Amino acid sequence: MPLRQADVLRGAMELLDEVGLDELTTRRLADRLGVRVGALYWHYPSKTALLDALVERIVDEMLAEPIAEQDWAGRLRELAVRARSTMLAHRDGARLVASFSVLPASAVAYFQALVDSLRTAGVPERDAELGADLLTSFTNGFTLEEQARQAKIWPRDRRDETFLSELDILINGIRVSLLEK
Amino acid sequence: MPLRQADVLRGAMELLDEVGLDELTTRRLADRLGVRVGALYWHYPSKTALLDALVERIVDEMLAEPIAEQDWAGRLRELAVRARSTMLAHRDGARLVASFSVLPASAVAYFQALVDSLRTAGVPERDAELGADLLTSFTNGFTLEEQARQAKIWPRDRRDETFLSELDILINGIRVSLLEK
DNA sequence: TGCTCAATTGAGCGGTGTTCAAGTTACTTG
DNA sequence: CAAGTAACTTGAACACCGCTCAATTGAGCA
Repeated sequence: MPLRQADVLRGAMELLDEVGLDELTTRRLADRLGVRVGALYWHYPSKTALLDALVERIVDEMLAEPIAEQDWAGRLRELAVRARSTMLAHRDGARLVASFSVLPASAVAYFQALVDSLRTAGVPERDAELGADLLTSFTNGFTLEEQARQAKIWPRDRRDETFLSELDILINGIRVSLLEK
Repeated sequence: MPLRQADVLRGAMELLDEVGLDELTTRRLADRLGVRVGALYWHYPSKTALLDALVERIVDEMLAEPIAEQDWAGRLRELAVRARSTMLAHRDGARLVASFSVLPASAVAYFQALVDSLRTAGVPERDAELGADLLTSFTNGFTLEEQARQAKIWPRDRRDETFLSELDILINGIRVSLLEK
């Protein structure tokens, strides 16, 4: 039974979680799949394309379950918390997500969910995009640094607490700047 | 006249700005310095150490000139704007800065400048650290994404405008969450 | 059975960071 | 100034990287 593209993707994801992004090499992946390197290139045109597929799958997980009904602030909070925890669920997840070379469709959907949360609260389009971008930049920046260095210093619950505190400050900013003006 | 460590660092910085992080290889750097690769390893124990030195020098630039006297919000804004523009001033600057493996002393000083700005406005230590971390995460996340992808799409002045708008939202959050409580 | 074509192999290309014994250059000291 | 030492560089290699491609295999269908 020959290899399928999905097998390669699954193997790459498992390998990523085991050894991290720097050790995720084509040779190691081929070994794990019981195949020679060349075979990988029948399924994906390049390692970059394979990594992009990994990013897409990871970002997919952020919207895997429906967002609970709640006010705009709760939705934004939930979306940010999910983005962070999804990236943390995979070794070097944040660095990988930040490195995509083709914008994944799932990332567009995620961003749109942020924008929609603000739009339905009465925020004009342009402002909603600003808020969504602000939230995304913060979440990615925070998680990237956290996963690269802080995770070795502080326990998870302490980092959760810090993230939520900073997230609330940011959401308060959105409230006074975009909602109550 | 032999090579000095400072020559290697300067050459690396110039090469970075010319070809970018991915093409900054030990062999190219050696060529540019008129030397063989092995010689580099007398001055720096590894490429990682050299990159760390580059990060330190870049972050240094953020505090090269004194911060103008102004209120806490103005100081925070100025510090964030400087961090971004300093990273943008070097090819792949944000990615490089985000990749350090040894925390540079200059980064500690920068973070402390943020904390101090809030402390002198009456914010308690722990809250000031939260605010400083929030601002750093946002600035790094924003600039990383900007330099990796947005710079090819939007002109600089448009991106400046977006950054300043989002920065103000964030600072308003700090105001209502940490100053007016 | 023969054919087709998706899938894989094996070998190799040019590139990477790194090592180190051997050599050279520059500077200090007698 | 000569000798010796310390600073620095070389040249050649090592193990690894992503990637290519002609040749080969093997499974499913006519």
